[in-house]
Amino acid sequence: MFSKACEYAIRAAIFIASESEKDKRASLKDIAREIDSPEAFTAKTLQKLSRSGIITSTKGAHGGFEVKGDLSNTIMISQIVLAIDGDKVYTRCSLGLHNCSEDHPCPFHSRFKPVRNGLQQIVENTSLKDLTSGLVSGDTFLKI
Amino acid sequence: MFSKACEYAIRAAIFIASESEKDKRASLKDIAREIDSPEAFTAKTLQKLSRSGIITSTKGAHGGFEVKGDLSNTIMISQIVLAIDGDKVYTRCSLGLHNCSEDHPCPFHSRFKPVRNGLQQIVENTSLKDLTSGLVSGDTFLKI
DNA sequence: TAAAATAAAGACAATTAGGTCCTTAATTTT
DNA sequence: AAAATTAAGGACCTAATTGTCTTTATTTTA
Ligand code: FES
Ligand code: FES
Repeated sequence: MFSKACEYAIRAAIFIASESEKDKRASLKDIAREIDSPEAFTAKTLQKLSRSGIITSTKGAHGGFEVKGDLSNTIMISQIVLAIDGDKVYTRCSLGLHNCSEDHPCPFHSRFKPVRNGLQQIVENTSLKDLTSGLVSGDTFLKI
Repeated sequence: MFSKACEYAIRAAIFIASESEKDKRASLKDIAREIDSPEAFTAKTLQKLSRSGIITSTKGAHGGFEVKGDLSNTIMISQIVLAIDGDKVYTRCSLGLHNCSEDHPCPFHSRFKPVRNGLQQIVENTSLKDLTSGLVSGDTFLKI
């Protein structure tokens, strides 16, 4: 579904946002520990999130990553997915035809499309904040 | 979503079933041409389908692959997916936690699960015959 | 019986995804 | 100013997936 990089990106963003609520920056080391991900690999995907303006990075002692201001209310999970995996999740043909279209559909198209649209709806309508609150309240988890 | 191997498997099965309706066996060469897939690689996945009892293979002149009797009515797409990709599509955690469960859910779980269940429903409730009819009537396509 | 046609099987190669390491740059603390 | 701390960047490595090739086994046709 999502690539490993994208899974790490979403989990990392949630952790970073939860720290930002406490006005703390999250260091790469902390992030990798809290989401149980490979540090160097996670660093790469965080750079992409940073370049996409989803998170902000600061070098030096007490530096790290943060989600600025109330951005986590307006950042949608779809933006993270788009930054890391692109839009192929919503556009690819389920059976691998070169492109998914109404006028040259594969046999699965009509059945598959609603499911894919459902996925698109949830990622587009769920904000980073929405996912962060469950973590803060202890109802959801980022590792194991 | 599905692996390449699984995409080829579903497309191949649909073509084979459509030929079987005309009481013709489909040769590997024909299959690869009609679904536009790499011949040798497709052969591997057809062997798996054969070992899973979804299709039947016959060697020698006028041999090839077929879907026996009215099996295409009872074979569900889920069986093909299961034979090639296993059950991870329906069981994996969307954010990569070791396992998806209600009592240790990731932040995306509650939103993601309905979508995943939707996918599971369609593959479990769609028979090979269901997908073959659209091809036969010319409404759906297996390549390009 | 010999030849042709077909799938099965296994070794191998190429590509992509996932992951690591090392050096550099920027910032803060001492 | 020097040292420590942090992210950025690039080269590299590893594993999994995808794809190819060659040989063997089985069946039918001539
Ligand atoms: S054409 Fe295959 S999913 Fe749309
Ligand atoms: S725990 Fe992540 S999808 Fe269920």
